[in-house]
Amino acid sequence: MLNQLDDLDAVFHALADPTRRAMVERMTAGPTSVSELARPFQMSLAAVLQHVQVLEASGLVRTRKQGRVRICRIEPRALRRAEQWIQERRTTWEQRLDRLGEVLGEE
Amino acid sequence: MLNQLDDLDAVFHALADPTRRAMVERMTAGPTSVSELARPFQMSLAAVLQHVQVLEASGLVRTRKQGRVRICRIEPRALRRAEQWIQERRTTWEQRLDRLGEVLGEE
DNA sequence: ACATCACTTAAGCGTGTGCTTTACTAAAGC
DNA sequence: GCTTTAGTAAAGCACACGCTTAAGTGATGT
Repeated sequence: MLNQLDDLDAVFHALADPTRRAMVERMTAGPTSVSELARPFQMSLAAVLQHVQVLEASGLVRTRKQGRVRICRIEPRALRRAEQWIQERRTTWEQRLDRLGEVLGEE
Repeated sequence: MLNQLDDLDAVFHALADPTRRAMVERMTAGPTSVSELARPFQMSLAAVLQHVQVLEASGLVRTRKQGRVRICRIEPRALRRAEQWIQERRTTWEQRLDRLGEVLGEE
């Protein structure tokens, strides 16, 4: 099991690239082969594979080989961890603002 | 006003660094000066400032100068946009799995 | 058997990132 | 007025990133 905190580096880094986000988006429609992922882009298949490897290393995506095709699918738990990190910080901040508003309202 | 879609690049990139996430975390406790943000780290103040600039360029943080002190605070809307992008992809995938489960259950 | 398809690996290349040090500016304190 | 404080700007440096091309490998189709 990977370290959940350090892993956020890799997850957010993977999501910081528009090509990789588009790939994740494509995978939400269902498991996808590498060449299917490559279809919308101009870049070489080798480059696409490198993006897939970044996604897989981050835990956002899992792949398995079926014959000569590699099937890629989303791993929602990694998405959830990133989502939760953001959500916790945002809500902490917003609750702080609410308390501040109450204090100011009392005066 | 910045482009909200392209901006996700900058937001996720900003969050991909553990130093910057720690800074965001510190700011959830309230507005924070640059030198206060720097306190937990070994690195130079110049390096800390560069991190603050990355956060500000992403829209995650807003700063203003009060005298010789720069006060940094979280901008929750940028956090929310990143959170929503992840959430939408995750739930789309999970709903797809649910529908798949129903189809399999019918057989 | 042979060709084709779907990756895969390795090397290389230009650019970006995360620091550093040095030198500077301007507000605050005495 | 002089010093300290808090930040800022600029240059440089090692390494990581996002690509490319070229040369494989192994499964599939005929």
